[in-house]
This record gives sequence, structure tokens and C-alpha cells, in this order.
Amino acid sequence: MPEMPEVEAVCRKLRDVVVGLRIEGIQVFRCATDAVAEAAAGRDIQAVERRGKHILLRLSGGVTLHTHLRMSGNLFAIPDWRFHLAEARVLIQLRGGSGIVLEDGRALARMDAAADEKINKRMNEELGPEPLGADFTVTRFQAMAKLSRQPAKLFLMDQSNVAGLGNIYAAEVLFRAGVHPRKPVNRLSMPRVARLHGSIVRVLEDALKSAVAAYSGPGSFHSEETFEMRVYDREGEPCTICERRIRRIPQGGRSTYYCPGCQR
DNA sequence: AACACGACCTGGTAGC
DNA sequence: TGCTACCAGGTCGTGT
Repeated sequence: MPEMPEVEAVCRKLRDVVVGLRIEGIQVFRCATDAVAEAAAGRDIQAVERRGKHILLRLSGGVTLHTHLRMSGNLFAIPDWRFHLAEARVLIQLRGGSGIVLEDGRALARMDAAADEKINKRMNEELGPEPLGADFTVTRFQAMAKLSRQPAKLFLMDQSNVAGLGNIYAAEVLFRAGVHPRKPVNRLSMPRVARLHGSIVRVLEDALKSAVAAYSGPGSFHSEETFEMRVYDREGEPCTICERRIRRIPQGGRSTYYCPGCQR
């Protein structure tokens, strides 16, 4: 589920219903500590923000409740916190009776709380530019690529280069840009890095539309808004462009899918 | 500095 | 049916 587009969709949906509400209490079962609950209880939710794959609930008193969904987490509002049928790892009780649930079967998600400045500092130290933000320019991306010998796939997944790409969209970005996942980025020509940049933006814009449509629930779902995976999880299937079989290779301990014909 | 790898967790599924 | 092995959208700590 959660790469940047999905996390953004989670934030938008949450923002609509929780901003302005007070946190009356928090029950922590896993994925957080009781200290986190104490730090956030009694505060108002003033804003819901996202940075990379991180979710930031800005609370009154200069405190941020920070969540990372990792592999399988989800964060969503429910109308009545007493009836959380979902397997909650953290249950946030809001004034008026509604709630927010952190759900995660694998319990790898993490929620913590700290002063705004501390969280902001951490985000800015760890994360590169927002891929759909104004400061993610071709020039900046080219400058970064020139300095790195990382294989293209790992370069894209490194959150300090660009914030928000994960295993699926990194593979899709490389396919659309025609770049081989093992290609060291400093050995790509500047036009090819520019193409990679364009591909990042296009893939994430499309995936975001798709994620937002999916999260707004059934009824408002149109097939042209569904993001099409061209290589991810398609090992052995023919490439949609050149018909050669999609390959799967290990990279950084994960699976990378690519087309040996289209990606060089 | 750059990389590989296991750990963190649970659940689903392919294969025998 | 039941077992095993492997796989999973992410990150962190450790070791080479």
C-alpha cells in the first residue's frame, strides 16, 4: 500500500474529517509507546501534513504526532471509536466520539510524538525534495545524479535523494524512462537523467490520481484513473512495448522487475 | 563511504 | 489436507 501517492491519499481523507477535533485519549496496543499517548492527549488536531511517506498530525502546543506506515500500515478515521472492528494498533479517541485508527497486521508501522521543530529538522535532514513539489527541478536532480554511483533503482528508493518512491513506483519509473535498474546514475547522460526526472513526476501524478480515486471509495471510481503496472510483479509476462519477458532480479534485498529489451 | 544482510512482524500462497 | 519455504508496498542497525 503505502508509497507517497497512497500516503497522500490517506492524508487527504483524514484531513477532511479530523482537523479541528480534540484528542481526548489514545490507546496504544503496539507500534507506539504510552509516552506518545501522553504527549498527544488533550491536544487539538490543527493540520494533517505529509512529507515523503511520513504523516504528520500537527497538534496544539507545538507538538507533532508522527506516523510511518512502513509496509502494511493504514491510518484512517472512524465515526465511532467504540466500534473499531479493525485490528487497531493505536486507537485515537476524538471529541464528539469519532476516532482515528492505526491499523497494521504486521505491526511494523511506527507512531511517535515530538516538538514540531524536532520533527521538522529530522524530516529535512533525512528526506530529499518532494517529487511533486516546486523545488524538485531537473537541474537539481541532475546535480544529485552526477554525484552518485548508486544503481538507478537504489538511487530512486533512497529517501534522501527523492522523498516518497518505494519498490513498486521506482520500478515503474525506470521502465517508463527506459533505464536499466542496475545502471549507475552518474553514468547516465544528462538528457537521460532529465527523462528519469520527467518519468518520476508523471508516474507519481498518475499514481496519485489513482490512489485518491481508490480512497474516495466505490462509486467515484473510473478505470482510466487506475494506475497500470507495466513491470512490477509481472515476471515472465511479455513487455507491453517489445514483448520480451519481464525479469525479476534482487537489488538491495528486494525484487526489482524490469524489461531487458526496453531498459538499458 | 558504500554496500549486503538480518531484524522487525504477520499473513498469504505456491509447491510438494 | 498439511506442511514448508518464500514472498510482501519500508526502514534501521550491524558488519564488511
